[in-house]
Amino acid sequence: MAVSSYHHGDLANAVIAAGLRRVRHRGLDAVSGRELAGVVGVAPSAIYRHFTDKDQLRAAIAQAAREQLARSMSQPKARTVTKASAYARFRAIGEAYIDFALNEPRLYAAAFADCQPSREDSPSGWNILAEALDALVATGAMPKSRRAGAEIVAWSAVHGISDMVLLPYLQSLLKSNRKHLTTQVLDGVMRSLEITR
Amino acid sequence: MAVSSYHHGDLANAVIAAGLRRVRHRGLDAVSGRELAGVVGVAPSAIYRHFTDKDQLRAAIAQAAREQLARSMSQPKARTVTKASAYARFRAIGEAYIDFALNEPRLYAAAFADCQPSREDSPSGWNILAEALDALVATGAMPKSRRAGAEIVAWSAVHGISDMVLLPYLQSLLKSNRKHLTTQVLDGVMRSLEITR
DNA sequence: TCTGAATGTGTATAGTGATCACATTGAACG
DNA sequence: CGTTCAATGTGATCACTATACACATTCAGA
Repeated sequence: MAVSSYHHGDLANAVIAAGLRRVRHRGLDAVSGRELAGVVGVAPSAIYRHFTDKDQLRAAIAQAAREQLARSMSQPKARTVTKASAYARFRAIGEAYIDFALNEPRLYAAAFADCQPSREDSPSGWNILAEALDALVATGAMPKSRRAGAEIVAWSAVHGISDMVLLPYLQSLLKSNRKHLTTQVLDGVMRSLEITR
Repeated sequence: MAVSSYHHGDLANAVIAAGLRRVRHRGLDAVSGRELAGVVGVAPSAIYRHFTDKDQLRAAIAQAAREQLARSMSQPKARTVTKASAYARFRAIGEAYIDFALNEPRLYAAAFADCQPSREDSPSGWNILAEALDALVATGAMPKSRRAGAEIVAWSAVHGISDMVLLPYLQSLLKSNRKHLTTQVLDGVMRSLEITR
């Protein structure tokens, strides 16, 4: 930490961190550059040295949220990959995704908010899913013929149910409890991709 | 139309209509009460006679967007319901949903935006889907055992892929074209619910 | 006709994103 | 060690927004 307080030292990251905190309990739309500047202890205009736009600031916060989601999804790989372990891992990833959405609804919403992702935005969550699918094929838990585009089928279903549980209108359509919804959708994915235990 | 221009006569609906126009090519976040008031030809504060909040205004616009989506989804029922016609209708509903999302992306996004739906918000789209599923069971295109909660499985998948195609980050993950994605997801739903042609 | 409720106006306040001239700093280079 | 320059932060300012409130206008019913 520098002695002088004039130059912050790591303003961009500090702003993103403050932004994430704000997002967690007020949502992405509630972040204001001015407020974040205040929290971090800097003049409002200072933020524009690190982000050209408010949209770019939002995008940076969204990316940080996506990284948290990806961390939640990263499941420990079994040392010896069996059919059963591949199945369990795949299912656990789906559950982790939905759990994240339920436990951190505003963070989840922010992760996929409508703003341009920066170039160096790695698809880590996607890769985790892809690996799990590969393992399913390798162990014979899923027919190779279903492998192509399986990420999309799986992600769509899991993202869809997460949105339904979180967005007020869609939520109003649901009757059963969340646990039951989760298993129902995940079971559906299994049949859809012909994944067997 | 009244002779006097002081009282508008149907301000609430006029504002919603103007709002929908604005949403269509700038998105829900771009609607400002002041601007809508200007378009409709009324003082900014007049809007607060009809909507307590900006959030309630947003909710009203969202509901209107949902009604448009439901209209798009409403498919003509065949006069004699056969297994084939029930299948075709179900599939057409799914395609209509995705098509709406693609053709009116901002309207679609607004439809499910994060704002409290008003009480008298009818689940028309949901009902259309439910009827189609009933027809599938009635004609033997779908096993009765899969009927419970089938709306959720179908809606999740279709909503999920729509979001993936529209939201910038998720979009960046996709490789194949939209037509292919649509059929892939819809085929997945068919397997998932054991619907046969 | 009178009266009150509904609706629209004008003005004011506070918070927002954005820009710009200017101040302060640290680091590279002589 | 001293100079210089690019990076970074400040303060003032502009245009715009949501919202509130006192007031004006209108319409509908008694």
